[in-house]
Amino acid sequence: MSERALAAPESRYRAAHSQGAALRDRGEEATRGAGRIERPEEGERVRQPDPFLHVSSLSADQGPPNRARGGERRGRDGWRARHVHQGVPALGARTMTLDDENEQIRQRREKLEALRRRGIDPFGGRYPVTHWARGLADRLGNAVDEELKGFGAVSLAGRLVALRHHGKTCFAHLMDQTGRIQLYARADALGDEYARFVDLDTGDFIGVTGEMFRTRTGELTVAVKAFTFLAKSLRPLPEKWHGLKDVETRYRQRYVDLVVNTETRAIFQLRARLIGGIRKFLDARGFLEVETPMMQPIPGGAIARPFKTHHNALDMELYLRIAPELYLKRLVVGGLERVYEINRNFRNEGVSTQHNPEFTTLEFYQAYADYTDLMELTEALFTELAQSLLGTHALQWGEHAISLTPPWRRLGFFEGISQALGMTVTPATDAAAVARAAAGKGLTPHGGAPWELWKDVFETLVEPTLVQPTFVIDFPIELSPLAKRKRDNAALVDRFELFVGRRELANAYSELNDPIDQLARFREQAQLLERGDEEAHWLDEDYVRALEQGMPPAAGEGIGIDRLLMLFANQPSIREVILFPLLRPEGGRAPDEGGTER
RNA sequence: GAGCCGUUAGCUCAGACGGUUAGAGCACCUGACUUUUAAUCAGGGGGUCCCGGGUUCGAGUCCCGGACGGCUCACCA
Repeated sequence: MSERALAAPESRYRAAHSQGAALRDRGEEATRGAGRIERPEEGERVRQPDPFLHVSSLSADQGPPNRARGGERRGRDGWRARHVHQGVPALGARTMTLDDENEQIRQRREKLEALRRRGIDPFGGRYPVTHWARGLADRLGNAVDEELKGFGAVSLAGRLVALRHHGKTCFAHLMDQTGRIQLYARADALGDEYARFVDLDTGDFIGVTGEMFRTRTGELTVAVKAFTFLAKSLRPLPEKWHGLKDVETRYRQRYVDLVVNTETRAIFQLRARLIGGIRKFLDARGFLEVETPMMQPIPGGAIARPFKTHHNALDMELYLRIAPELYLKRLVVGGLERVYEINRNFRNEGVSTQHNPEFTTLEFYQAYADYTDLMELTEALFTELAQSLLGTHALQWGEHAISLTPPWRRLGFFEGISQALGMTVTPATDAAAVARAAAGKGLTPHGGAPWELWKDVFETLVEPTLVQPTFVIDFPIELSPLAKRKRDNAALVDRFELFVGRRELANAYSELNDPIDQLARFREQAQLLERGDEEAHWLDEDYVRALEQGMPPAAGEGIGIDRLLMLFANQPSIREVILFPLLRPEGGRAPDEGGTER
């Protein structure tokens, strides 16, 4: 992640905080305390961003591929088909072997048993928290000693992430969702309990109460007066200095990654703020957020291969949606003139640094608008998000400096091709001539229809040049079965794709609302389907019926949220911005797993 | 799906040409240390070298097969 994104000015986090993109899971007491200056005696909780967001512990690049998959070994026989439903073995009902013995785990188990023998519950319960780490740092970061003395007792809960024994004292760092704070325990202050404190391991959850002071070296610290066991950690945390680097372990055990890698937390905090910012932007413009089916009998709205599933009680085939488009437009027919949905799509295709089988998109529709309106809306959305989240319109994307300041370049699809080939190309240009020119540029056109060649040329010769934000506009109709034809050129449609950093981030068009034209285009696609083109659109009769009911002119757009976040967080891999990216199971395929569905 | 690279202690990493008992730092354990902070000092324990075959007197190292991951390509957003 870039310095910009992580070590951003304070204002960025304050802005996000004021939008309420903070902690929501600590109950209403936490919510009640928002926005007020906390007084310890009021027992309020503070909601503040992680102060360590400013201190990136990972280098900006992920470095060369790492070896050391490092995670615990899992026995291959750890797989079980746990349930059998109607004779079909459940897939992926995996049981990890949790018996891997290593010295540190054994020691921790022994400590746990020792606690139980003393009548102490190692896995505690409710703990009333009065403060969070970041709140104390903000409130008392510059406080003088007298102020600290008068501040009173504080109670915090969290995970111990560092322990430094020092004679009859012990320093520790406690991490909660907002950041970390130092603890100082003394034998003379804790009495018998000091022996329990010394026995704590990094990774354990405890609750502490005590008073604030500042150490000789100036660090704000809680002098522990009492502490409570909240959860014993049986597994050691990764190394404190190098942390957890192994990419595979970071994805598989994201819980560990989140504990030890500040940057990972920052990415997902940014993700939440990004999505929150989008909602705020659209809500302010009268858009209504909706949710449409993820399981669809006819997967439509995009060109992609779907996942197939089955509903038992209804005994029907269903598909995970590849796009919400056709349902959202049904809502436009129903009079919801401005709608949007932020949700998952599923495509049964390759996995790469750019593609995860499930990915999140924003899709929105605006009646009485066309694609030119959406270009302006998109510019406004991106710049507003960048400004509020990152505090700038200037993004660092790998080696490239990208400026989001509008207006963005608009490049006609055929204009791009013409420039790339050094000849004027239009939909009417002789295909053989285009093929020759393409071959002259090192392209080997693999035959087919003219539009396939145009697409090839564009993707190979034009897209790689689109680093700065560029709207590619006016696509050939063959590539856009759901878009409205241009009034002055029936071979083209009112459509744009937004490219930033060579990647397509958005796709939008003026929606086809002529049911007769739509039906004709569906039928063309249906013929492709029959010829074995798995990616052709299916004929959705109800959708045509909806158009027959009358859909106002509208423009719609889809924006890839994961890719947008990659851009904002300067992350080269989509897996870095998805909490749990799809990976093959550890240890390979289950022996009793049936054939895969396609 | 193809190519290249990788997998060694809990974590991060070394391991020349195939040759004693596979190493380091952190983590862990024992001891010392009552304001440390990558605490320090002294001592110690910890390994299915990803899995399975093969070659060899001898394999972490070479060969073959497999698993998983990373990158690139293909498909795609």
